[in-house]
Amino acid sequence: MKVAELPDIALEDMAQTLKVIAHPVRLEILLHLADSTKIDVTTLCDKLSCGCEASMMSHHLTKMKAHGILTSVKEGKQVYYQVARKEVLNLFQCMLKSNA
Amino acid sequence: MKVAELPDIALEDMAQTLKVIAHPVRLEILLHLADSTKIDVTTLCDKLSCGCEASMMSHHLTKMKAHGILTSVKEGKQVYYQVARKEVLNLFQCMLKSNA
DNA sequence: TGAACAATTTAACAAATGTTCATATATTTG
DNA sequence: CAAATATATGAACATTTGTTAAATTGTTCA
Repeated sequence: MKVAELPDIALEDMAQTLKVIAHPVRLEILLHLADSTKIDVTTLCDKLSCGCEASMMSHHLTKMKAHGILTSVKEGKQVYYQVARKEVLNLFQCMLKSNA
Repeated sequence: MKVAELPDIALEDMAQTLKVIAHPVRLEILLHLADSTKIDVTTLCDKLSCGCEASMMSHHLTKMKAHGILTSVKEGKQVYYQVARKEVLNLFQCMLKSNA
């Protein structure tokens, strides 16, 4: 499929989405959320290798939620996050050099 | 393919690349370069709908070149740019909602 | 109930990065 | 060599990042 034949792409929107995702911690968050249905802030801090404080983690999660990439559900004391726009997970495959 | 089973991904590098691409003008540049083999700065300014001055266009191209996404060849007065890392063009397909 | 604790969010700020407009540096051609 | 064209660079301005501290929301249990 030629790129020029793609349906009209809203470049502004796409750039905005990519911008939000283009951060190593946020990519790692997405990788974790890809395979687990939902996960809370503290657990994420523990599991990720980035050594992120809860406050920073919350920042990242809030940002992605604000752009519709994640959703959250509050259950008791914790807030669980999950991926709302599954298509962004394709990024991990398609950025591989082997897919050139 | 489960995301967790992907080969080790250098998240820093991936974030860096995405960051460079995450700009509406740079996305439009890539779209144009996707189907034309090479193109020079001035022609790009004319063809793109972003109304970009040559000076800014040069900035964007330089940045993408600095990150290995583009390469350039000088021929006479013009500098022609083309896509070096073809895999980034996959972004346009995989960001479509229909691929969720 | 309400004091103590736990999970998450918000606020405030300095440092680093990105964006853009104006200007400068080639390069070609008459 | 000078004028015209093509591209690159500089510097002000705006945004993003990460830190620390404080606020909010919910739970537990004496």
